[in-house]
Amino acid sequence: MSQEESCIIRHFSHYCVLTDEEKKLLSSLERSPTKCKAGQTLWEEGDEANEFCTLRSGWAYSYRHLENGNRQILEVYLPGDIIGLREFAFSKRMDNVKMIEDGVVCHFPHQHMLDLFRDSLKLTSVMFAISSRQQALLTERLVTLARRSARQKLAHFLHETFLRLRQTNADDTSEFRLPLSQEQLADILGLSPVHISRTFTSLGEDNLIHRERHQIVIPDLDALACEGEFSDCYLTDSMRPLFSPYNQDVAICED
Amino acid sequence: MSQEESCIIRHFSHYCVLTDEEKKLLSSLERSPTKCKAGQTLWEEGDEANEFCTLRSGWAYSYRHLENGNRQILEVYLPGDIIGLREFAFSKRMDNVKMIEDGVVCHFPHQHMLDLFRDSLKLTSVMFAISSRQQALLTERLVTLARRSARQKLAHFLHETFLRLRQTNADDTSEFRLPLSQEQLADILGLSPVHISRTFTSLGEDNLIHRERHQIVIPDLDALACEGEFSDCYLTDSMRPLFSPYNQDVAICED
DNA sequence: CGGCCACTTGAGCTATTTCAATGATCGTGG
DNA sequence: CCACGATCATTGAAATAGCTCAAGTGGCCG
Repeated sequence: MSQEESCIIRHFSHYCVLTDEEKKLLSSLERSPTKCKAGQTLWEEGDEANEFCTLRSGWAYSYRHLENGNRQILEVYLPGDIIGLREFAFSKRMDNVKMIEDGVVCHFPHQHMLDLFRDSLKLTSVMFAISSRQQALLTERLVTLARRSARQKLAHFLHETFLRLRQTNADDTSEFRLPLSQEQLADILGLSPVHISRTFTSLGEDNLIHRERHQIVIPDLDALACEGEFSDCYLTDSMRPLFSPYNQDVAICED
Repeated sequence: MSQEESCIIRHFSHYCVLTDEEKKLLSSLERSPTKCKAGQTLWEEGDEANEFCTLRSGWAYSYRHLENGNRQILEVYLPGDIIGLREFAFSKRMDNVKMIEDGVVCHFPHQHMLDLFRDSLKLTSVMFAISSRQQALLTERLVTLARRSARQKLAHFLHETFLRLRQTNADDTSEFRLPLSQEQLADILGLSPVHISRTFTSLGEDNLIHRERHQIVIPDLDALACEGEFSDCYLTDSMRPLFSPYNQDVAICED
């Protein structure tokens, strides 16, 4: 399997330099790629939880239904992400996962994770790091949901998504495609769809973002960061060598 | 070290039966207990992150400052909890942690976690499970913050806290001490302090909770669950054996 | 006893929601 | 290629949950 093809290896490479051995271990997580259609459900609340998915292409999201008919989107998954990490410790799925657009996912059973734990201290740590990072994303959004205005929420989310995309895609434009409907954005940010619309025009009037269908242009990234009180430390800045000198054999590069 | 004394062992025992060997490994995480005063800061945003803490007694919380002067509390830690798991993968602290009341914490360096990974597949998995559970708590609160009314937020939080306390304390009353000011509750639930007050009286009028200073009585747990749309699956229900048959040597009991 | 702090209560204000109607865009099938 | 229906986005007007400000109450500690 070429490195080009494997999102998961690219994802892990963000955290450390991988040996061929490790790449081989990892690529076993990406067997059996499956095509998924937009809107397709990967699993639902209450389903048996016994595997993870890696998202090779397309976007996906996890969400929860509330009794009043509302819906809350918990996480937006981009290519390279691992889906279902949260439920490693649980027997049942705690939320629903759906594809946003057509894409490809690879399933791997929880058992493989244990093999990983057994076979590679380094990959164990990276897995833990990835889980931590997902948690950091959640935490950041929690703060946003609790305490920020609609403008800030939207600005923050767009900024974050832009950076996440750039981290794996490495193209250097200020433009990206956002395949989310305003209803979906509303369900991410805890707002009503109509208010998303109003907020978009409001941000547009202040030249903070431009939007043409699902194409987003960010004229001034810093200005947007300021509006959304965005600080990227939870995305970038912060990864670090997990191993002390006496563990050189498994040292993680800093790059 | 007697088992009575070690919150962390009691905490881990929730997930599996531990051998003496494992208990010994774990108790190395609880060396050097330190007394902390109410209001004391354990660490601040930006500090070097190179250790975890286990909370042996007292409550603590992590929080974030916003630019507008607001504050958002992210997690409330109860005795037995591990503090700082999120930053395992990061070099800097991403939030502040403070004691709510007098208590005792034990520090252990990140390096010890790696030792744990190396020495025990079982404890590695349990650690992962604990991290997952913390994430589940965050997720649940995220939903609550995004989509529920003030009454639901408060009802949900009280219910959750009650259950968490009962899980480690195992006393079977419907009463508990809540050492949080209304300002702190406001910062947890993304509300204003005055509205916390109003919401308390509102819930009281409907006989959903009674409150005398910091003492909370829940007359009807089911009614409260209903009000807060609370489902305990993310707290209890759901832990499960992590290991397949061919890993019997490290099998986790179901109990 | 006095002062301080946390809580309560009231009144007006604001951001966001809801409801409803209109307009744009997309995919589909003729 | 066009017409149609369906979905998605916009706009306006009225309703509301929760906020802010401000004043009052009560308990607790020195």
